Amino acid sequence: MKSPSKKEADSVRAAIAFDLDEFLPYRLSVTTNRVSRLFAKQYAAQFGLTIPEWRVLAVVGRLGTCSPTGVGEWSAMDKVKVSRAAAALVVKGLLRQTQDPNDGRGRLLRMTRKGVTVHSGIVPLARSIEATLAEGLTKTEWAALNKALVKLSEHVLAIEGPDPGGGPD
Amino acid sequence: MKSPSKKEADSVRAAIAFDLDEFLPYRLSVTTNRVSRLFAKQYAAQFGLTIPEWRVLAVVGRLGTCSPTGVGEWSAMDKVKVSRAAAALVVKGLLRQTQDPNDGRGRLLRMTRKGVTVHSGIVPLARSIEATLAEGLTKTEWAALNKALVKLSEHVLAIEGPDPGGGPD
DNA sequence: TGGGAGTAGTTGTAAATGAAATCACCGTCG
DNA sequence: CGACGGTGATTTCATTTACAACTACTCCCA
Repeated sequence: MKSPSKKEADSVRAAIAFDLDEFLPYRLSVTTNRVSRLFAKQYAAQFGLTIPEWRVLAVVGRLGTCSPTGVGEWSAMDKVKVSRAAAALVVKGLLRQTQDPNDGRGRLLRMTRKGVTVHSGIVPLARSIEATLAEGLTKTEWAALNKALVKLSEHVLAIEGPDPGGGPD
Repeated sequence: MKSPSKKEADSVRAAIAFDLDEFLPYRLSVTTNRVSRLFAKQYAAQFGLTIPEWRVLAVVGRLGTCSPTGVGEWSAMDKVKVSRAAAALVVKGLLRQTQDPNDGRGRLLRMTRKGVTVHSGIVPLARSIEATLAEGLTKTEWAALNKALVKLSEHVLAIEGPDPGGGPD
């Protein structure tokens, strides 16, 4: 994140000098994009999954059986994205979707045996990439980053009102 | 970022218990999305600008005159996004695009008077939203967050190789 | 001097996204 | 009962985005 160019630096205006580089939302965005790309590449290469798909699988793996809405709440994805990712996972044979016997509108998502296999294969991959990331920071920095992200995220939520859930991947 | 639902928690499997909630890339993504949404909403409401547009304007405002490529380097956007955002800003009358006299392929971007006005109006807005964000964290946490993001971002870059530049807005 | 390799920027196209509309169903109040 | 507001999930559609050609030009070396 250094000054990218040779002779451009000297045309800088002292004026209202706004430096994108020191602007938190920008930096957050750049970092997230890089990290997401790293994971997306690995998930796609090794398991043929997109990030939304992996997230849905992770939640269902975590909860055992749950509704698309439940997945959305746990994964901070909007229901459209959950619906599509779940459909894709069903096509891939990793998830089974059934009627909720207690509510005719509801669906229930469960992993198939194949889903369990893939899930238990991808969890170590996720952890291992995360570990690689963690190597770039000290333990203290890592912990601080996590804590700050949670606080910030909740603060924004408080300012803005509940979020629609979506977002890029 | 708490357990969202009542009776789902008890169906948790001890098994491979992977908790998305404690997974850094996920948290990074959620936080970034919330923050981006907050800014996008304000920029759109008050100035009719998208985030890529605002970024291009910020860089040109910072550098005075520069090439689309230069903007891309400073703003971490790919050239397509820069090209389109610049075109939109030209249409809106905030930027003027000319031929680079020294290179027939190159273009030069400069702000119009109107561009300067908008830029100097939007910078305080950006800073003020950032200040609102900062209220959610202590000064120390804020600084740690910034530092960790830069380190992490550069670490990923080192692992992955140079990035294509794009990303969500 | 002319041709191939490379760079700047734009455009075309296919996929991903999100908002709003839609469908199917629940629960309740009249 | 049976109509009405509300909720779960999917679908549709306009927009955004990324990837890949493409155009136009420069640079370098035979």
